[in-house]
Formats: sequence, C-alpha cells, structure tokens
Amino acid sequence: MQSRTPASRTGRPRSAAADAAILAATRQALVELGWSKLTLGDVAVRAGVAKTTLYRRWAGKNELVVDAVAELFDELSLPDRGSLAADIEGVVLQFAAILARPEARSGLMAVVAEATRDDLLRERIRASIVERQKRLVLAGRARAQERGELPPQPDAEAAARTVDLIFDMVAGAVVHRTLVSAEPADEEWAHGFTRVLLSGLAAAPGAV
Amino acid sequence: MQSRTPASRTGRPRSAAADAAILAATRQALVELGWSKLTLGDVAVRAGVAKTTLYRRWAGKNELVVDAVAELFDELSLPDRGSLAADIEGVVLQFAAILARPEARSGLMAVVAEATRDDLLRERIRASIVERQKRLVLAGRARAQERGELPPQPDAEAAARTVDLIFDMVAGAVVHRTLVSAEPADEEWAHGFTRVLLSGLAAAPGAV
DNA sequence: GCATTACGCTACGGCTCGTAGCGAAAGCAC
DNA sequence: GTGCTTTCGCTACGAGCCGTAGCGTAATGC
Repeated sequence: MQSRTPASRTGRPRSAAADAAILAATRQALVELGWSKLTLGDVAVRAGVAKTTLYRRWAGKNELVVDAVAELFDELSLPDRGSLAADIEGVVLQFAAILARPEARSGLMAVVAEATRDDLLRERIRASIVERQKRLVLAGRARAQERGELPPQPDAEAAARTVDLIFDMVAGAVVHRTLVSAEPADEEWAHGFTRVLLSGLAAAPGAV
Repeated sequence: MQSRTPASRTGRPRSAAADAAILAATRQALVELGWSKLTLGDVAVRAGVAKTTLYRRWAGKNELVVDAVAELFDELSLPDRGSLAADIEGVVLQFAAILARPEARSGLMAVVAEATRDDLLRERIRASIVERQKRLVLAGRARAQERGELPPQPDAEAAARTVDLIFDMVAGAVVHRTLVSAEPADEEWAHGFTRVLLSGLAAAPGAV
C-alpha cells in the first residue's frame, strides 16, 4: 500500500485491521457522499480510527482513494473462454462490473482528474490499477496468437504499440459508455463492441 | 449558459463581459491550480468580479467548470476530407487537440466524476459538451453512407445503437489515451486507431 | 423622474484541513 | 518481568474556504 517495510523492526506494529477498515470506510463514504464531499475526518469516524492515524499512513485524499479503489480490481482475471471474441467480451464485462459499482465510478475518475497535475499520483494509479488491467489484454492477445486468430508480431516495438492501442480502446470505451453516456455496458453492448473491434466498422454493421 | 432568459425584461441587464471574464478566469485557474485547489473566491478575484456575482449566476463549482470547459468545444467542426478514414482521423485529432489543453484535462474528468452522483450535472454536460461531439460522428457516418463506404441502416433503433457505440469507442479511446495512459493522441496514433476501427483487429495488425 | 434588477463590498458562522502535543497501548530484546 | 521503540487515540489549534446576508450604488426600461 504505502510501501512501509524498510526499517522499523521493533516497536508496536501497524494494525493491518485498521488498514482494511479505513479502505472499506473510504469506499462506503464514496458511495454515500461522492468524491467532493468525502472528508478524511468522516472516513476516520466510519473506520473507528483517529484522524491522525489516517494522516500517518496516507499523504492525502488522493492517495487514500486510489488505494481504496485499487482493491476493487483485485478480482480481475481472464479465464480461457476458447476464442478471442469470447475472451474480449469477458474482459469487457469484468471491467464493466467493477465500473457498475458507485464507489468505483465516483472515485476512479476523480483521481484520474487529479492525476493530470500530479505525476506521482498518476504513477500510483498506473502501478496499482492500470497495470492489472493491461495484463489481461496481454494474456488475451497471447492466447489468440497461439490459436492462430491473430498473426504474431515479431517487431517488439510495434507489438507494444498495438497492445497500448487495444487497451485504450477497450478500457476507454467501457469507461465512456458507463460514465459519460451513463448507459450500462451489458452483454448486448459487449457483443456489439467485440464485433466492431475484431471485424471493423465496414464489415457487418447491421446485425447485432 | 445558465438559461436565464424567461422573465426580467426590465432592470439592469447582466454584464456579458463579466460572463466571459469569469469563464476565462476559471480556465486560467484550472491550468494553474487544478480542480481540487480551485476556489470560487480566487476565480472572482482573477475575473475582477465580486464573489457574490459568481454565486448569483452559477450554483457552484461544478456548473461553473462545465460551462468554462464547454466553450473549448465550440471549435469542433468536421470538414469533408473525402473519405471515411480521413474524416475519422480528423475527428480524433480535433478531440485530441482539445484534450491536450491542461484546462480541459483537469476540468473535464473532474466534472464527469461529480456527475456520477448528480443527474442534473450529467444532463448539463450532455447538452453542452457531449451532444456537440456526437453531432460530428453522425455527420461523418451520413457522409460515409452517401459515399457507399458504409451500408445504410434502415432500422432506426439499430442505427442509434451503432452511433452510440462508435461514439463511445472514439471519444473513450482518445480520453483514455490522453488522461490514463498519459500519451499524446498524435497523428500516428490516430492513424492506427482509425485502421483498427474500420478494418478490425484481425485484418492488418502488423503495418502502421 | 421611478421601478426594477444587477453589481461591489463587507462581514459572518460553519465546516474542513493538516499538525502538534500528550499519555496509553502493543510489540521486541534482554 | 524490565526497558525501548513505535503506534494509537484523543484534544486542541490556526488557517482557509464556503455560501449567505445586508447595504449602498449603478444601469437599464417606462
């Protein structure tokens, strides 16, 4: 979390239960209050912890919310569904399920907005959230190449660019659908999205 | 802006210059301070206006920033570039140019995050920002169908779903690329994106 | 002129912030 | 057990911002 393991072998250890309680209280406060009305004092009361304890562990609201939201992405996994199309739909639906939670909706976008002016915060988000998502894209792509559904890309640099592009397309579309358009990214939508992503617009725009 | 035109035919009229000064000051404050540290008192000082004047016109920080950012989208247009691919690249690059501005980056995502808990705010964003973007997608699609690049879709409901999907894919990808991945959505990226959107992943994943 | 509305200015209570200081609690080494 | 170290809960504090009220003045239409 806060990367505190170097020194301090003696003395009273930090309560792991307090960490869990604080992060859970943060998510609860995000649901009930939203980002802007969330205060650290309120979180401390909800968690049954002194406000000073909170400030000893996190630098501020931004870092706290990033960690609280990051835990929601622990459940991400990519079971092999047999085809590239099915794998993509699986990733989309898992991501959509996380973004369907109100604590993820109000928290995630807010910290991304703050990260536009804070490089350390953006790196924290990248390491604890984005990287986990990207791993799913990499895994799905590797499987598809083994199946022969996608041609191998020997050029490492070009392959990295492609993965980044796909990742931005998948994650961006789900986020935009959920937060801006405010419509659910359900199975029907995921199916249509996968069809366009795989075959393109010109291919079969009619059928669903 | 604040949709104040119904009554009030007499009395001192509201200063249009003050509106412009306030919105410009808001954008400047967004650049220098970011969303979370922006205060309405500071904006009032920058605009050379009393703080009470600000509160008479806008309900709060959210509404003010939406209007300030919305003005950035006035420049959106879609000149006919002769082909669907070129039109898409044009839309992507125009959207990317707006998101390259720091006042758009920190402001837009923040209000979207707030809108997850405020239906009126989301409607305000939809009407003043999203709708303008979507019009470009609709125009590009209509042109492509006239050219024969895309088959016509007689089913109105299915056509609307397709437009929504395309819109979420285009806008979402640019936003994610710019804000989350924190990489520029330049011409090379727009080119690769357009190729995937039109032809799909399986088609030609190698060449750029 | 008169009525009406917008403006600038000042002042205020209320809330949150982030920190300091203190005594008590919970571990480890001996 | 006795000490040493670190964390914890609690209280209190100055600072800053919020959103509003009140008042006198400025700019319109009639």
